[in-house]
Amino acid sequence: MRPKIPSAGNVTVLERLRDAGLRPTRQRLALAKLLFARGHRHVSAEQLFNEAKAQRVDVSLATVYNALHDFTSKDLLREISIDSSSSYFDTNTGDHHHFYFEQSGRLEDIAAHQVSIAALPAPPGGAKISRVDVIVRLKG
Amino acid sequence: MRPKIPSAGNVTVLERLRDAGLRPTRQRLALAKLLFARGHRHVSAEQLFNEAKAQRVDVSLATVYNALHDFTSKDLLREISIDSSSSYFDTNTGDHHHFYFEQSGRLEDIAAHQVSIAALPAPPGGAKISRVDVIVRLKG
DNA sequence: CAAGAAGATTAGAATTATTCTAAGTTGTTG
DNA sequence: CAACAACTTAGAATAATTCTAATCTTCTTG
Ligand SMILES: [Mn+2]
Ligand SMILES: [Mn+2]
Ligand SMILES: [Zn+2]
Ligand SMILES: [Zn+2]
Repeated sequence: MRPKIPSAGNVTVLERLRDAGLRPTRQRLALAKLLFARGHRHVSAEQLFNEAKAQRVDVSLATVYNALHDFTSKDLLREISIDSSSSYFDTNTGDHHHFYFEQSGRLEDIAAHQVSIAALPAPPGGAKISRVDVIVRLKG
Repeated sequence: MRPKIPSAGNVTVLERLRDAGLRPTRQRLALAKLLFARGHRHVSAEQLFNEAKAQRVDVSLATVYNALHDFTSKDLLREISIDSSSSYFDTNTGDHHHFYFEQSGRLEDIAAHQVSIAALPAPPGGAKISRVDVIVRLKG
C-alpha cells in the first residue's frame, strides 16, 4: 500500500518531519503533504480533516489535532486565534501579518515588509516580545 | 430591594443603556456597573459572571452572555478573540491596541497614538477596513 | 393607572471545538 | 529481530457558548 522507499513527492516532507524530530508516520506524512504541498495556507483542524477524508487518507480527528499541535510546537506551523469559533493553523511561520475577511472567515497574508510599525511602547515590566500580530479586519 | 428611583451611581449607567436603545433592566444595570464603574477592563463572560455572584447580583450565565453581546452590538463593548479558549470583552471601544501576556492571558491597552503603522497595503478586492488590531504578544 | 405587546431573563438542554483516556500499533535503534 | 518509545485512535469527557421555551419585566398607549 505504501512504499518502503518514499516516492519523490514525499521526500521533502519526510525530511522536514525528521529534521523537526517528528516520526514520519503515514498519517503525519499525508497531513504534511496536504499542508505543505503548494503555497501557504490557513486551515482549521476540521478543514484538514475533511481534505484528508476526501483524499481517502484514513486518519482520525484526534490525530489531526495531535499533528497540528505537534507541527506547531516544532515551528512547522503557527496557530492563529482570530475567530473565537475555531483556530487556524498557518503554514507560513515567517514574520508576516494578515487580512481577515470578516464575512467569510478567510485569512490572507500580508508580507512583513509591507507593514511598518514605526513606534511601539516598551513592554511593561521588562517583558520580552514574542511576536507582534497585525490583523487588518475587512468588512463586506 | 432595589430602588424605584435609581441611586446616584446608577444614573450614568442607566442613561448609557437607554441611549443605546437597551432596556435598563436590573441585570443589565448591575452588569454595566461592574463593567463600566471604573477604568477600562478586559473581561470574559465567566469572569463577569463570577464578579456578579460575588456581589450577590442574581443573574444567570445566559444573561451575562446576552448582555455582553447586546452591549457589543451597541458599541458599548468590543469583543476580542486572542486566546482560542475564550473571548474577552473590552470596555474600551476607542481606537487602541493590546499587549497580551501569554502566560497569564491578561490584556493591557496600548493607546492608539503610541503605535504608528506607517504603511499598509491596500485591501484586496477593494474591501473596506473595519479595524486594524495590533497585538503585541509578551512571553514570560 | 390598566392592559397588552415587545423585550428580557432563565434553567436546563444542546451544540461544538477541542482534549483526554487507555488500549493497540508502528517506527527506531541496537 | 527485540524492546521501547512514540504514535494513533475510538469514544468519552470537557468547556465555552448558544438555544429553547416558559416565565417575567418594561414600556407604551388609552
Ligand atoms: Mn490549541
Ligand atoms: Mn460571540
Ligand atoms: Zn499567514
Ligand atoms: Zn483594550
